[in-house]
Parts: sequence; structure tokens; C-alpha cells
Amino acid sequence: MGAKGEQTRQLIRTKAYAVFAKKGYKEVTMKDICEITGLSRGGLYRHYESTEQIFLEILNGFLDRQQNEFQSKIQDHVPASVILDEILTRYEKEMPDSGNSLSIAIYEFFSNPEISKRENALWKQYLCSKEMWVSLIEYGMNTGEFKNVDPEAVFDLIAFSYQGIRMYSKMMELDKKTPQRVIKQIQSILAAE
Amino acid sequence: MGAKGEQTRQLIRTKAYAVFAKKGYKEVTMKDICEITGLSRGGLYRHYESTEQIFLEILNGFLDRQQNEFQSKIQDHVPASVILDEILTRYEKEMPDSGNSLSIAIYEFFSNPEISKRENALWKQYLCSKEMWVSLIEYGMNTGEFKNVDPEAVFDLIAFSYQGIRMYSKMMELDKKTPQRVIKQIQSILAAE
Amino acid sequence: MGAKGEQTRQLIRTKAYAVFAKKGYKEVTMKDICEITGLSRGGLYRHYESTEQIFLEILNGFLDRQQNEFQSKIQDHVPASVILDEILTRYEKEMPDSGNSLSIAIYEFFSNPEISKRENALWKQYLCSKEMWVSLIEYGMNTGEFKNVDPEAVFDLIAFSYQGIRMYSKMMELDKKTPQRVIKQIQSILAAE
Amino acid sequence: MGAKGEQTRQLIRTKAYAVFAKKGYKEVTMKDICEITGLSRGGLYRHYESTEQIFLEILNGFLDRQQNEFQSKIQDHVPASVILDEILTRYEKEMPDSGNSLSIAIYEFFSNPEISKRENALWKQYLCSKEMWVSLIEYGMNTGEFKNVDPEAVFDLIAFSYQGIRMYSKMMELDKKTPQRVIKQIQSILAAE
DNA sequence: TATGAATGAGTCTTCATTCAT
DNA sequence: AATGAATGAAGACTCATTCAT
Repeated sequence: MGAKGEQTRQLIRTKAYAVFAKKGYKEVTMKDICEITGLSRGGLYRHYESTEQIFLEILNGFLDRQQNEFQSKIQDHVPASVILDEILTRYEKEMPDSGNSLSIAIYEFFSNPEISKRENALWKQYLCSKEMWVSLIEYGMNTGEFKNVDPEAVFDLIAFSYQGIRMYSKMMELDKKTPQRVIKQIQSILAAE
Repeated sequence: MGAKGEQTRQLIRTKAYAVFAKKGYKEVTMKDICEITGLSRGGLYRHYESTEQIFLEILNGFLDRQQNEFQSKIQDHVPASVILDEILTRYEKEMPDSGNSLSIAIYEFFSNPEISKRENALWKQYLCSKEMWVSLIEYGMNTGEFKNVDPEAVFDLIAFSYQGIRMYSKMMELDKKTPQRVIKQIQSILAAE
Repeated sequence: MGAKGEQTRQLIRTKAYAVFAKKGYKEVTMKDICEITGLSRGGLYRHYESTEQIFLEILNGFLDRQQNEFQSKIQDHVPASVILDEILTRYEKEMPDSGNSLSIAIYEFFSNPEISKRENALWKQYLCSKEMWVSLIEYGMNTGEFKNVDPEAVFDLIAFSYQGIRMYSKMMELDKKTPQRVIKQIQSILAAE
Repeated sequence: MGAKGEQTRQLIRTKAYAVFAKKGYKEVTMKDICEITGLSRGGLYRHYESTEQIFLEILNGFLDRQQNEFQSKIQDHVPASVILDEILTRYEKEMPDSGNSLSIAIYEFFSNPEISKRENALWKQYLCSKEMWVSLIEYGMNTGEFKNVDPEAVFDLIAFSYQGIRMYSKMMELDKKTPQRVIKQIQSILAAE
């Protein structure tokens, strides 16, 4: 039934994730992945032909799971500020979590000039994320919970500062207060007095 | 005499810069550098033992040139908003300029877990930059040009969103308006009504 | 039952023939044969253990079919020159036909130093062919249709020039007239004025 | 001066020749050549990138040395039959000399469908050889030493039977008398009574 | 019989690095 | 200082072959 096959592929993806998170994209070799998975050369190649293929499959697995997290809450009339607090709290936790994020790997992968800048998975994720946030911000402005702002501008500020911190926390020892400070600052941009 | 030697070293650094800017750090080999410099294997090794050594020397050349750009202007009582406009205008231009910067190489280099997160050149640059900005923001608050804000928080927001955009513009085809929007948003955070 | 088995073996041989004709012997892998037959690794191995085994079986199938084509005609007193014309006409057609013959594969296979030079299938084919031709030539000399020649010498000349052209037509773009010219020359060696 | 380099390249070619003569073309690996030359992997690659490159250089070395061997003799009015005897004697010796000829390797190399059938080195050699022989045969016909024949037809017969025997002697244990018989037969085609 | 997962060996290729000249 | 020949290690990739199911 190929159940065994998919099991092995899943194992490979899971183990490889850890390697990409640790070493980035470029330095990961098929040999590395053989070693952590315990598969032989040929065994690994039976399932994946290259680190690129593995990486892309891991990545797509993620992105496919992305959905508009806010939509349902907005429809349920959960207050915008509650939704905002929730998501920012999560962001605050994720930002300094350098250990298990793929951000550097993603950066190494997509900064390759061979890879299309338009139409790539990252771009899709950006657009999807923007849509979510813009609808949340507009919702908050409508209910009077948020100040009157340019939703796209605020989104970009949030998104890029979040990503900037994630990446820099892989390169420097950031103070734990930094994410908190930034999150607070963002809240003050949106929150109506 | 060593004059010839330093000349060759300078040549190597200049040529290598271009390679690092194009390929990042990890993918650059001593062979690449032999090729663009036109030096032989042995010739290159006489001057530098590794790409790391070359890269660090290029990097330090940069960072040494960094100084507090605002200090003198503050002392000359140039209005804070003028200084701010000036620097933000420059940032706006730099953000989408993915072409010839070392940013990829720097990220690849410092994201290596072997490299100390504290005390590294990136950290120094961050601290230096923070000092500059905090003094500017405080100056602006004192003159009443800026709102009352947490200077460190605003600095972090500016610094990381700037870096975030720089990085993402290497990976996706960002809209040219994005930097503008973000810059405006930042200005509105600081500017007193 | 085994009927199904022989059926599969026949399928393998037929499909493999095409591969050997195209790629020669050395470059064909068990994987290639899996692919054209649509069999799995294990499935193929159940029937044949190696490309050598498959190749030999295909080859023997051929050689077994070889018989003295002339004998019956000689006994029927068909004129030697008629028999000669017939066979040479066929040779002329075959010589430049580089498309679907195993010749490359055969040469690659038998040129392997490991394979016995005596007693091999090629040698048998050569002897069988020689016997046929010698009897034809002698018959023609007896009837006075052919000149007085050394039958073995003429046979070797015919056989090797035939093979030489077959091989070279796989390597160069031979003029179509070449086989014709050679055939005519051979005829003039035999034909009594 | 690169003298050392050319020396090594020469060594590689000489040693590789023996390997190609023994194993043909397809089965020779860069590793084989490392081993007989005593060079390391990297050392070999510094001079040649592939077995193909080595093989072609060996081959061209040969073909370049080919010239019209007869021209000067014809101009010196050496009798055609003498020239013929000389060359046929050499052919007779070469035909069964399976040990050190590249014929199988050449066959494997050029029978690759990727390689241009026109314009390849083999084709050039064929044309050059034909020119030589045709001029010799015409010369012999003019002096009355040779019968009136179609020079091209006789050339093809000679050339292809020669090549046919060379190749077959790598695959079967040919009787030593075979080349002699064939040579005699060829002489009788040309020699006027 | 047949499938396809897995192994391990063999070859290719590219580098960092050393060294004689 | 500089050249370029040579080494050896590391990683990629492909197969023949085996085996549990």
C-alpha cells in the first residue's frame, strides 16, 4: 500500500527539519540526512532526490496549513483587541525562539537568485498573511477599538519587524525584553486611547 | 617592503566583496576568489588562509567606519525631525536595494552556531546603532518635536523592520511602496501632532 | 503452471531486445529493464539474475534459428549465381541498417576479455556461416558458374567486409552506394566471365 | 613553463591507451586511470575532466599523424605492386593484433547516438584513407600493374574487411591463416596476370 | 509471483590545502 | 611573492542485489 513509504518520508521530513533549523539550507547534505534518519544512501534517494526536494516539501507542508486564523473570530464578533492580544502574544514567544525555526534556511533558500522572486511560496505566504491582518485591522477600526491607520503600512511594520527579530535572534544574543518592547510598541500603534 | 603585499590584499578584498555580495558567504570558495583575482592557489594562500579570514577583514573594514552620525548634528541643534527625515530617507532607499550588499553573506556567516552570539561584530553594530538612535529620540522628545515614547522600543521597531525588509526584498519581489509606507508609519509614531 | 512465468520471460526478452539494440550491452542496467517491462525490481529478479543472462538468452534464441539456408536450394539445383544474388541482395540491404540490430551489443559483449574466445556463440555462428558459404562456392565452381577460387578466402572476405560495413555504418554516415559497390566487387570475384 | 604539466598529460595518455585497448571505452573509469597513472583523484582531474576528453585526445593524436603514406612513393615511381605488398603486409600483421588496438573502444565511442555521424574523426580518417588508396590503385592501373577495377569499390572492400577482421579478432579466436588468406585474395583482385 | 523498501559498494566531482620550483 | 601540480577528503548519485510482505 505504500504506507511504509509514506511513513519513511514523514520520518525523513521530521528529522530533516531539525537539521535545516540548525544548519540553514546550504550546508545540509544528503549525507547529513542519511545520518540522522539512519537510512542508507540508496534508501534515502529512493524517497528524495535532493535536499531541495526535501526542503520544499517541508516548507509546503507548513504553508498549506496556513489559513486565515482571524476570519472565524471576526465573524463571531470576538473583540479586535482580544484577537490582537492573542496573536501578538504568540509572536512574542516565537520571535526569540531561534532553536527550531527555519528562518535562516528559508532565507538561504530563497535568496538564491535562481529562484523566482514572484510566485514563490514566500510571496504567497506574505499575501495571505497580509489579507488576514488587513481584515483584522479594518475590523478593529470599524468597532472603534483601533485608531485610524493605514492597515497595509501597519501590517508591513508588524510583519517585517517580526521577521527581522526572528532572524537576528539567530545571529545575536537578543535581550529577552526586546520582543516585549516591540510588541508593546505595536499595540500602542493600534490601540485607541 | 610589504607595499606590494598590502596592494594585493586590497585587491583580494575588493574582488572578494563582489563575490560575497553575489553568492553569500557559505558558497564562496577559495577557488572562486583565485579566479576573480587572477591569483594562483599558492598566491592567494600567501595572503589569506580562508574565506573566513577574508570575509572578516572586509567586514571589519566596514564596521570600523561606522560612527555616530547624529551626534554632531544634535550638538549643532539641527532639529530632530530634520535629522530623522534624513536618515529615514536613506533607509527607504537602502531597504529594497538587494543588489550589492553583503547582507546575505552576513546572515549566513553569523547564523553559524559556532560563532559567538555575544560579542560579535553584529552585536556591536546593533549596540552602536541603538545608542545613536536613542540619543536622537531623546533629543527629539526634549525639544518637543517627538512624542513621548520608549526610545529603545521605537529603535528596535525601526531597526528590525528595516532589516526585515532588506532581507525579504532579497527573497521576494516587494512592491516599491512598501518601504515608503513603513517609513511613513514610523514617522507617525515619533512625530508630535 | 509456469505458463505465466514463460509469458513474463518472453515479455522481458522482447522489451530488453529493444534496449540492447539501442544502448549496446554494457550500458544496459537491470533498472532499465525494470522500467521498460514495467516490472518491479524483485519481479524482474525472479526471472533473470542479470543483464548477461537476459542477453544470452536473447542471443541464443537467434542463433538457434540459424540454419544452412543454401543446402536445400543446392539440392534443388538452383543455379549458384541465383543463390548468390539472393543472399548478396539481402546483405546489401542489411549492411547499412544500423537501426534495430544487436550488433553493437554483441560486439560489446564478446569483446570482454573474460569471455572465452573459442567456443563462444559468435565463433559458432562464424563456423556455421562459413560451412554454408563454402558449400555454395564449391557448388558454383563445380557447375562452372564461379571462377576457381579459394572458397575460405572468399568467404572471409565477404563475411568480414559485411561485418565491417555494418559496424562502420553505426559510426559514420556511410554513402548508400558503398554497400552496392562492395557487393558488385564481390560478385565480380566469383562470377566466371 | 608547464613542461611538467605536459609531461603528466603525456603519461596519462600513454597509460590510458592501454586501458582503452583492453577494456574498450565505456567501461573505463577515471578511477582506472588514476590507478594506472598513480595519480590521485584531484591530480588527474587537474589535467583531464573525463575519460571522453582523454580518449579524444589520444584519438586525435593518432589521426593527426595520418598522412598520405603513398604519395611520395608514387612520385618516386616505386612500382605499385611493391607499395601494395608493403601496406598489405602491414595490414596482415595488424589485423589479428587484438591486444593493443583501440578498435573496440573506437566502436563503443562512436556508436553512441549522441555523437555526430558526419564530421567525426572517423569519417575524416576514412576519407583520407580512401584518397590514398584510390590514388595508389589508379597509379597501378596506369602502369598496367593492376587490373582495371573500380578503385573505390576495391578500397571499400579492403578497408572494411580489414576493420571487420580487427574487430572480430577481439571477439573470437581467429585462425592465424585468416588474415593471410584475405590478403592474398585482395592481391588477386588487383594484380594483373 | 510480484512489490517496493533498503543496503552498500562504486564512481564522479569538487575543494581546501600543501609544496616544489 | 607567485605558480601550478598534486593530495586526499567530502559529498553526490546510481546500481546490483536482497528481503519482508
